[in-house]
Amino acid sequence: MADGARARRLPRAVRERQMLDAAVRSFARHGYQAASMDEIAELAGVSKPLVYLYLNSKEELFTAVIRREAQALLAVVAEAVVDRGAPPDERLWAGLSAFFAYAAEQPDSWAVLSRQARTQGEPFAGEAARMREEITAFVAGLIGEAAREARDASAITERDVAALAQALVGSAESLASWANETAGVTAKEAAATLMNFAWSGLGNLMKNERWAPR
Amino acid sequence: MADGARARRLPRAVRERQMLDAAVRSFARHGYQAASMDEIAELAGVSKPLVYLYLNSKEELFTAVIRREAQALLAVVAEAVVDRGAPPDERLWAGLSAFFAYAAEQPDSWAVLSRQARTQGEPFAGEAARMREEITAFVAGLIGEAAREARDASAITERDVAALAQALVGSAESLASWANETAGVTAKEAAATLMNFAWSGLGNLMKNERWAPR
Amino acid sequence: MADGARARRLPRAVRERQMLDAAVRSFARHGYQAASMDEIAELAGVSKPLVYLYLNSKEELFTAVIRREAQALLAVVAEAVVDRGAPPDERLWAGLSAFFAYAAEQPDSWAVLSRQARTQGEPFAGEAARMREEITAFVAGLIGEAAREARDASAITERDVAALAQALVGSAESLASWANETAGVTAKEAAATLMNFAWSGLGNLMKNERWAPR
Amino acid sequence: MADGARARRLPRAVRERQMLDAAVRSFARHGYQAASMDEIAELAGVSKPLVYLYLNSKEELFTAVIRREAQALLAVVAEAVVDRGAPPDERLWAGLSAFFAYAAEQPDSWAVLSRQARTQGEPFAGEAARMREEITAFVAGLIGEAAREARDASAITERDVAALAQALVGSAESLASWANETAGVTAKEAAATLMNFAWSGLGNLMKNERWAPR
DNA sequence: AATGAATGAGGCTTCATTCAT
DNA sequence: AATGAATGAAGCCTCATTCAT
Repeated sequence: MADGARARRLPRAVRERQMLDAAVRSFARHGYQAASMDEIAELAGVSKPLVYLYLNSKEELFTAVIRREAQALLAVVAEAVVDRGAPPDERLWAGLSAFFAYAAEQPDSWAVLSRQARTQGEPFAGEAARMREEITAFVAGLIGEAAREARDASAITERDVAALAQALVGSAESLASWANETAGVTAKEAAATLMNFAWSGLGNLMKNERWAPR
Repeated sequence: MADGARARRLPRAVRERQMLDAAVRSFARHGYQAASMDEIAELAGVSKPLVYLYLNSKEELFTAVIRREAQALLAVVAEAVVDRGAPPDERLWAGLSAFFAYAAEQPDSWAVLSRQARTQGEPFAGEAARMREEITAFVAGLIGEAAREARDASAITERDVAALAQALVGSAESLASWANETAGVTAKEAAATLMNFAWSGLGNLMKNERWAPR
Repeated sequence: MADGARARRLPRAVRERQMLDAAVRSFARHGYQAASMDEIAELAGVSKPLVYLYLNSKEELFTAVIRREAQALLAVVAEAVVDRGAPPDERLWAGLSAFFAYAAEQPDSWAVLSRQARTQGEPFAGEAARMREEITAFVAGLIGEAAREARDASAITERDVAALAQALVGSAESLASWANETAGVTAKEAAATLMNFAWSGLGNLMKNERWAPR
Repeated sequence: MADGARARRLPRAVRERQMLDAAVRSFARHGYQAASMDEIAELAGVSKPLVYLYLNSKEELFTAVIRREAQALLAVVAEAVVDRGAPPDERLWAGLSAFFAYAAEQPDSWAVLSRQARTQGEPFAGEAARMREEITAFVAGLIGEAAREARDASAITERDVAALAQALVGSAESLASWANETAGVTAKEAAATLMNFAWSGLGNLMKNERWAPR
């Protein structure tokens, strides 16, 4: 239906890709439980039994979706971060830009990873958590690297780094969704906001200028 | 079952509270779709028709839950922020502390608001978004107030403020979940991390020391 | 449909009986796999969800059917055998008569027990086997009792008794189905055939007059 | 899968035999309904369309299986019975021995004939009944022959003979399954038990020594 | 002679919801 | 104020069967 004249007799790999694409859309829009295999099959332009023949069950289909999308996002971010032998702040900037660009260009993929996968309990949450941890580890690595270069590195503990990485990833996620919903906010702009907000604050921290109540 | 001998003929207000409490637990644990009216009725210690008599439908029940929990969270944060005539950073600190404390003490409530409500599409996401906007507005207000006191306030635009508030709220949410999952992290500690991370970065920004690529 | 005006709002016990009755018919006619919950519900005059509410699943429904029918058959046979303080041959005669009468009057019940339950693998076959063993044990007891009264009891081993009981039960089953399919064969007649065939042969055996090849 | 390297381009007769062999196993293990054409094709080492090309449908496949296995069993028994010009009891003994040996050596075949075919309703039950009638007719013939040789043949009616044959076949079936399930029971032993049980009882009958109640 | 690709139809099961008391 | 009895609608999944090569 989706394509008008349904192409028949395609190789398995092509059909699987179509099914995963359809599943991403459907899961993003309705969530795991509310998405129906019927709709996914129709979006993919195939019959339901074929979806089961190739992907086995709703659960395996969702898992396959999460894995594929998580790989795609990780690949994009990793390439941006790794490519340069630049200083940590430049690399973080590159990674954030790539991340915001991905979230903007693949909103369904981002919605599945950020919203749906994490709220469906095991085994899905675990799958998504694994990806988030990889990203958080990247970020923590960059923060740690910067900290070691600072003049008073001893002021920052490992837990500080972990907490900061959590905060930075969380604000990135929040900004990504906000940017997707707010007209005219570009990936570069979101990345710049975050660098201003986070990295320069980080600088203060390294100079041991901590905020304290009273 | 929940209370052994089921109390009969309670006033409506009491019964409604029992039902909403049960619903919060059930929705937090299973999500909106997977939670069943059967389980909620049993947890509440009443029959299903009574749930329908008072709350009308699963959708209205979920909406009622979101409203009640959102009100509770807002009330806690608002009281902490408003009570003082203190400077903005102190008030933000107080608000963050109250927020982290709430998330830690009412994990089911926080799970429903942060995870379930936002992923179920309309009308629930809207309900949750409204609450989030109120909190973001609080934060934006505090940031704006601080900015106006800074010597070079003109450097910060309204959109800057909005984006910063989004980032701050996002990192708070991320830290709250992280704190709930990580042993030994207290609300005060999470709030301190966030103040260090965010507020001092904000300070730099106000001095117009922006980070820029290259 | 089955009853014209569907009686509404009956007590659970009554509904359960109706459902089990319908299930006996359906399983007897089509077998476990081919019987459909749809048909059973319709035969019982209720909706499918009610069948599931009370009997939980097709598997549990079939198990409940086997148990109920096995109990009924056992009760009929046990009463016939136990009631008398008569000699073993009279008691066997009474048991066989009762058995053939049951098989003739409740052909669906007998079909489920003899044909369907035993061919569906575990756990059903086990349930049916348990009942068959109880009956076989009855029979073996009577044969053993008769043997002990015979003048040369030592000629008969335990394995002889077990094998003879198997043979007797098997011929009873075969005769029961044959009698059900052949017009004009009464329960008494089938029982008499079997007594002639089996018990008098047994007598020879006890006199140690064994048949041997050559 | 079954043979490692799948042999290609075999003559039709060979392929059909492979398929029927696979079907016997599958039907014996799972029953007609639960057996799947997928499994049968895989067991046979061919693709599903080939099974359909040769055997047309699941129903025809099952019918072909029943026919082939019934022929095999009948052939074995017939040969044993016919080969000798011996007295009826010797010939019955030979037939029973052959039957028990077949049931022991081809348990899947025996399971299909005795358990599955008879429980699947028409047209399968009819097919199996036809084979059973042929065997019963053999037995009835032998009994009749013996009766005519007895000194008081007039005491035995045709219906007596038919009933006795039913009983004998039934006990043979029961003993066959029992022997298959009970360690250490040989075909000869089962046949001997049955001859002792049945034939000598038959002898009494022919002397008109009938058992009667009271 | 043989198969990878594909589907119509139907079965089991669950759930939100209502009726009658 | 409260509930036992009951169902319409829909979802996941499987299977026998066929098409095109």
